[in-house]
Amino acid sequence: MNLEFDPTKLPYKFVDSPSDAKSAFEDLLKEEVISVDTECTGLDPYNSKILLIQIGKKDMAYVFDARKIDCDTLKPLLEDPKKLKVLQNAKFDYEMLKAHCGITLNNIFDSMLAERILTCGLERSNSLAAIAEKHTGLSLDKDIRKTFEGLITQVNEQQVRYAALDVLILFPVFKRQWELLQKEDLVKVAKLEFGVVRVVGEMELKGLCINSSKWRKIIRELEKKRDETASKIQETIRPLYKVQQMGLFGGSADVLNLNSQPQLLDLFNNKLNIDIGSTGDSVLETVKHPVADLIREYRGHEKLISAFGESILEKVNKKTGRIHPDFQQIGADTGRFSCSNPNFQQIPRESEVAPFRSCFVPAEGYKYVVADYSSMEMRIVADLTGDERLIKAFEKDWDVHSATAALMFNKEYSSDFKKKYPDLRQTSKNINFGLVYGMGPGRLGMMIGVDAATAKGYMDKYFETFKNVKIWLDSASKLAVRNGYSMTPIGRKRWYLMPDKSDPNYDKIIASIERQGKNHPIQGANADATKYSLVFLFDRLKKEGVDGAITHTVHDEIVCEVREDQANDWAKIQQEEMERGARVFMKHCPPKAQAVVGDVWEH
DNA sequence: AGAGGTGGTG
DNA sequence: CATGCACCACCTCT
Repeated sequence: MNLEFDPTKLPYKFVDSPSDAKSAFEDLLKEEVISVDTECTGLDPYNSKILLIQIGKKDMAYVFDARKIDCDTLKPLLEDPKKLKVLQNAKFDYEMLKAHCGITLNNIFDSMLAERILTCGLERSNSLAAIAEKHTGLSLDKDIRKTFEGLITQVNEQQVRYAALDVLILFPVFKRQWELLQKEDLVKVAKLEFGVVRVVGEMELKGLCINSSKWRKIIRELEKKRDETASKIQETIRPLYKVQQMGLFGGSADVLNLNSQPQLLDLFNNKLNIDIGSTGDSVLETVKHPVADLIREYRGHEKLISAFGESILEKVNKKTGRIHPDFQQIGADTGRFSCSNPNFQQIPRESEVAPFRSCFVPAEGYKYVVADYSSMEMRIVADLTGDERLIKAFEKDWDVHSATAALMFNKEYSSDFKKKYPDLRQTSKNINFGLVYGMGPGRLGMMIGVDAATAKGYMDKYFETFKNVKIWLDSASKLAVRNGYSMTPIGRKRWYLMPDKSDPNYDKIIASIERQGKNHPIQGANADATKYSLVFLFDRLKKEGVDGAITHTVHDEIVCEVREDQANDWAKIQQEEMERGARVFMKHCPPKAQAVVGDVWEH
C-alpha cells in the first residue's frame, strides 16, 4: 500500500493559537474529504474533556489543542454537509464534539463500521490498529492512547505525533475500504449504517431516565422472597450434611452455596440420589422433589436481583441523572444492534413480581412513544417467499399463527380461532418461530409435547402447505454453504468460515451454517428495517421541529421521548416511518408497526 | 483472566 | 449422523 506520507517523518502541525487555527481551517476548507479524530481524558462524553481535535487531509494532519482553540473556528468545516468526514468509531467523536463544542458531525464514513460490514461473521476486532495493519501494513502503537486519560498537563510531542498518525492513516484505510465496499456491493448497507451513526450518537447522549426508588423497592421485595426461599432450602437439606457448621453469630451457617452448580449437582446426585446431568431449569423442572422446586424459585429471584439489581442504578450519570447505555451499531453478525453497560435490551418484560420496565420514565412534561413491528419476521418470510396466502393474511391483519394453522389443518380462519383450536395454533406458532431458526422435529416435539416422529409429521404438513417457504429455506441454506455468505434483501452480507473437509465436526459445522443461512436474511432484514426507521425518524423529528428524541431501540422496537402535547401526533408519524423503513425492501407483504403513548416503557 | 453454566431479551 | 437464531450479565471455578 502506497502511503501519501512518510511514517518516519509525519507531516503534521500542532495548532494552539487562533491565527494558526484560522490558516489551518482555510487550508482544510479546500478538501472534499477530511479525516477527524479526538483525544479525550476519558470515554464518557459528560465526564471527560476533549484535549485534541485532529483533522487531516491525505498529506497533512492538523492537531488542534482543544484547550486553547475555540471550537467554533472548526464548526463550519465539521458541519459542512458537502465534506466527507472519515472517522474511526465516529459515534464517540460525534458525542464528544456535540457535548463539548455543540458541533454536529454529518456526512460520515466510519472505518470501524465499514470494516464490520466487510467482515461480518469473520472478524470481531475492528480496532484502528487492526484495520490499519490489514490495509496498509503499518502497525500503530496504541499504548500512547492511555496517556491521555485524566491528563491535565500540556500534551507532549509524542502524543501529538500519535494523534496525527491516527487521522493520516485513515486516508489509505478509507480508500481501500471504499473500493472493497463497491466490489462487494455493500455501498447501500454502508450508507445506511453511516446514516445511523448520528442517531446512535444522539440516543446515547440522551439516555434514559429511571425511577430509582421504585427500582430499589422491587429489588428489596425480590430479596425478601429470595432469602425466604433460601432459608427454606438450607433447613430442608441440612440433615443431609454431616458437618453441622455454626455461623459466626450463633446461627446455623449455610450448608451449601445455592449459586454453585457443582455443589448443587452433588446435592442431587449424592445426597438426594436423583441423578441429574445439569442443574439447568429444564432439568430441574422434571425433578419431582420439593427441593428442586425451591431451587427453581430461588433461581428466578436471584437472577433478577443479580442481573438487574443495584448494578444498574450505579450507571446513573452524575451529570445528567440519566443512564446512557452503549449501543453497538452492528453488535450482532446479523446486523442487529447490541447494548451494554447496562444492557437495556434484556430488561425483563413487565410482570407482577418484577415490573422493571415501568421504572423507565420520560422527563417531566414528556411522554414515551413506544412502537414495535408486529410479526415482523413472519412478514419478512411472507415477503421473501412471496406466499400469496401468507401475504393475504397479513393484508387482512390476521393473527398469523391462527392463519397458518387454518391453512395447515384445513380449517376456516376466524377471529376466535385461538379459542376454538388452541392446540393447532400453538403447533403452528412453534413451527413459525422455529423455522426461522432452522429448528428440527426433535426440538419441535419437545416444545409441543409429542415424539419426534409426530413432530416431523407436522413439519411435513407445514412444508406441504407452504411449499415456497420450504423452497426458500432450502435455497437459503444451500446458498450460504455454496457462496460462503448469506445476504439480507438490501445486500447486507454475513460470511461463514468454511470448515475443512477433514474437520471431525465438518457435518455439524455445515449444519450450523445452514441454520444461520436461513436465519440471517430474516433477522438481518428486520434489523435493516429498524435502522432505516431510525434514520427516517431522526430526520422527521428535525423536519417537523418536534421536541423529542429517540432514546432506545430493541431489535423491532423504537422508544421516543416526546413533549406531551406533541406525543399523539408523533405516535402516528413514528408508526408511518417505521412502516416506511420496512417498505424500503418489503415489496409484497405489508409491514405493520404499532405505537403507544404512555408514561412508562410498555407496549 | 477466562471459560462454562445459567438465564434475561428479541 | 444430529440438528434453534442473535445477543449480554452475573455467578462460580480453574
